[in-house]
Amino acid sequence: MVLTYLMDIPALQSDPTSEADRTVVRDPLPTQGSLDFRVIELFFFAYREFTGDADEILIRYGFGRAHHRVLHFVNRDPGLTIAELLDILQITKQSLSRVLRQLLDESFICQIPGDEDRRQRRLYPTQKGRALAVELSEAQVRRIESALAKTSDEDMRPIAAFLKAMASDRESAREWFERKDISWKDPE
Amino acid sequence: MVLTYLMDIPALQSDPTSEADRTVVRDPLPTQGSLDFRVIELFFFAYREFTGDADEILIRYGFGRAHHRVLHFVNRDPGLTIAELLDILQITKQSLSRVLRQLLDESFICQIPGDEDRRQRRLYPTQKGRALAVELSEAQVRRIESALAKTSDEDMRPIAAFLKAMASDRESAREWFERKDISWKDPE
DNA sequence: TAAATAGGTCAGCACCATTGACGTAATTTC
DNA sequence: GAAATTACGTCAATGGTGCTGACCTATTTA
Repeated sequence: MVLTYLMDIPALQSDPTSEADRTVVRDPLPTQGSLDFRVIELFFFAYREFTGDADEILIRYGFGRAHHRVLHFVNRDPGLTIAELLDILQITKQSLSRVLRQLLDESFICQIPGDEDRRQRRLYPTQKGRALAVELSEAQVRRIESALAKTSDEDMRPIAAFLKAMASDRESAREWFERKDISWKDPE
Repeated sequence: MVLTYLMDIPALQSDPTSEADRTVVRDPLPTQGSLDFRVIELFFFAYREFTGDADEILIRYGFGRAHHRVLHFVNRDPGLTIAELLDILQITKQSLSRVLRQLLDESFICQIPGDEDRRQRRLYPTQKGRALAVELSEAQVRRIESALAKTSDEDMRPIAAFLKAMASDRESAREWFERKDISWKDPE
């Protein structure tokens, strides 16, 4: 009669899922039922193609998406500090370090101590880093321009407004949009 | 005089980057120069928030994005085969296996042999799997509806057209949109 | 009966992210 | 001027997601 005290402890069962929960569901979630899946799925497939363009190029350099993101923002905002970059990317410094190390070692990026605060290691692209950033962006812009080929300036407004509304929960994103004037307020 | 034959082989240098390539670049890539970065960056920040909503929920279940994607498409198209799922997700069966194994072991999904072809293991959600899929989609739909709150039916057209054009390079995506009627052709 | 197909699995590897702990140099604060 | 804070670097361990390659079973098809 040893160990009978273990018998009724649910945590020791391998799978606590009830019979009801295991019931097979055969009907699909409809495209437009109580939930509308259209934008969810369009967004998923669209973003996959969007990143795929750059991914193909990155492979040739032995890099991944993380390298791309760092290279992108360093080129868009040369002289930014590590802290600013971490804030934009929303990752930890340990995550950044490996990726940044490679970009530094291979001379796509360089570090220059801050003038006022010499603890800072401000990040700048090299010519080589600039060239790669441009190559990557060209690929993405090609897809975007192709997708927007038949879009009027008028129709561009709701598209930008939608993306901006999706993105603007986070202060760091709002601040970036403001500082870099990401808007369609007055095209000409 | 041993090993002098190694001296002029570029591949043996630790860093073949030229001095010119190493030159520091201090000017930022402008938002709207020869390349327009606005959509690129809006898309990046928007997608990060979009996936973040689901990520928070998934952590509570010990799952990641890969689990979400499998669960999503199994719920949207119950009875699909492994091959069909791989085609939609564009991954290898080895990548799928770990993730699918967990969803099966924890009874979020179940497999039923095909009626005509008994080699197939068609995938169906359980009640439990359906509940989680709905929970995840509700979070994403909340953000989307909030972002589209002030958008007219009229303005929805260009948004959908843009996303669809971005996504439709791949046959598997086009086929999905068609079969699941992902469109805004006639709202009412 | 032999070949092709649907799927499963094992092993090993790469990439990208995490937390936690510890170190160094520069700046601020008291 | 000493102490605390800040900016950044790094080491170690872990988890999730993808890959290739190889090999396996069961079933269907030729």
